[in-house]
Amino acid sequence: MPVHNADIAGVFDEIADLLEIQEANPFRVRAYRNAARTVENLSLELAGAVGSGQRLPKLPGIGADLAAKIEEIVRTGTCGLLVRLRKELPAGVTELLRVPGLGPKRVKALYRDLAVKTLPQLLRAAEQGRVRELQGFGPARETQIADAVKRQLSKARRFKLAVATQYARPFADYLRGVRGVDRVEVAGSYRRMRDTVGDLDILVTAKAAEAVMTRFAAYPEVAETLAKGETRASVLLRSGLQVDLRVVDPDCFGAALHYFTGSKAHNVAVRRMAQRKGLKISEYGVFRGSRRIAGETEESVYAAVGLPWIAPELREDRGELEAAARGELPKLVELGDLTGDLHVHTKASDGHDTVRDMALAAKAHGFAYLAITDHSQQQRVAHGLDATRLAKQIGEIDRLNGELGGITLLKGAEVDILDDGALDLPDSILGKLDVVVAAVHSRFDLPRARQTARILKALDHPLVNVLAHPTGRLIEEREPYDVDMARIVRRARERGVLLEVNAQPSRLDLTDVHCRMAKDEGALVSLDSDAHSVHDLDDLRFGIGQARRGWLEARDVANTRPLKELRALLERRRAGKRTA
DNA sequence: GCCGTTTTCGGCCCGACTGTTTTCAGTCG
Repeated sequence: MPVHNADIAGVFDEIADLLEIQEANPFRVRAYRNAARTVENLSLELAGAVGSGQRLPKLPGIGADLAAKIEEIVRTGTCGLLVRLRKELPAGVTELLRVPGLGPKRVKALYRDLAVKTLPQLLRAAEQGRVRELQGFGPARETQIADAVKRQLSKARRFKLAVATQYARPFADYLRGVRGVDRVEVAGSYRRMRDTVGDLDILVTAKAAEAVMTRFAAYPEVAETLAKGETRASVLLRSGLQVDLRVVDPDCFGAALHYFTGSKAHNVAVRRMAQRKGLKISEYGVFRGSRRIAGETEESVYAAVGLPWIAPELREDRGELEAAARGELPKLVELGDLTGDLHVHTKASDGHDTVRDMALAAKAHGFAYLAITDHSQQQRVAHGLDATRLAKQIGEIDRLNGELGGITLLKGAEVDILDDGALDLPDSILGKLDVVVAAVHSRFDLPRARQTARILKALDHPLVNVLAHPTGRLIEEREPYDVDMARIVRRARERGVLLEVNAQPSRLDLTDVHCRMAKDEGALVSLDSDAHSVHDLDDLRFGIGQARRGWLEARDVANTRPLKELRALLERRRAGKRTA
């Protein structure tokens, strides 16, 4: 049973939860939480490093003790401290901490005085009116807890970025229309382009805060007002999405935007830097003593601690502060850098539009080329193409290329990687294509060794140019298949195969962490829409978000190059030469 | 439990909001 970084992070998080309920030293708790975030965000697979007998690299917030615990978790799957803590506290009690409004103190009281250990037990106790009797609780809290538990038991907690966008834009526009409102920015994980968003954080500058708060709560989609103060408010939309509003002075807009954008880990690290310089940073600005020295813009906040402005997508405390201090921040790839798209579908398989329509849409996007990559024959439900139909499409593309101006169509296919790693179409037809995109669409359940070997074999096939959606995850729907990404990334680099950043909102695969892994390894990526209609080309911005979160620059993304250079790259692969 | 241009001990980010507290603790972001 392989131990992933996420598993290690999970053990540390659970230890932190249990220690918290035991009211251990809060800084010790924080140490475990920090370590969990560090491990989770790491592009290096720790299990691999430990397994091969390497010494763990020095990681921030992980000293001798936690390093030893990581090795223990990799070897045994768990850790002695966790086992002991689980004996001291009832299993599952940590899930109570996930209920908004419940922290360690209240959870401890619930479990000690009411023997409440699970969410259903908590709901029952609240409905029976037993919770209000406890010290520090009351009728209002009891109702709030019951509602929160019901939500917790029924609702998914995070929204895909693309879904959150559909709520964020109209709400922000509504607020812009409120009298007296000047600036409106959606901050938080939305601004950082995280693949999922837990809630929306909206920041507003306005003359009369009071009026804004009232109009905010009156937004037609609001189901419930969770909190409402003078400058802060929270509402729950009917969709279940929570939206937080903060009204600030223009003078401290930059400080507030920085604070509200997060991530929390990034903010904490920046404040710590400020503290060392004798400064204090809050959402109201940067202060020396009681004097505000910066805060009108984000640039001024960073400048106060001696740093250049850092793009929101990088603000995860994954080394961006150190890079900024060294003047080595990446020049992140932008949507406008893309010169084309190497993965789209048409009516021939499961797309909605014709080859011609897709070509015109790509041209309208300013692209110089577009690869048509319909599914291969194994994908029956998607009307995948066999060699005969694909040959016919090749002819169609040749004709269109003679006819259309300003855009070049590349002949391609998204070929299934079969169970044994072979491809779903014969080389005789694949050899006639400009670009072969290979993908796993079946047998997601293979054990790690076989799944990895299957994909490595496909990477070794000399005609394969791109590995599509390399982990196969569907956000909030399907876990990634169990593969050794470190080996796949390395092999892709050795073979000159591009790793895809699939921009479909449900995929975003490679993830940000894997983008970083690819960059560190020197593997090139291809940032593709996987469009099934002309509208889906707009999804590329979400892929760009992941790429930027993974520190990718234009030079790390193959399809930022002029067509001529890209063609050379694709053909060099097929000539069997390794890329640098 | 980590960490070091106030260092090997003594710190560890900061402020708003809620409910129950009768002056503030707990929680959240």
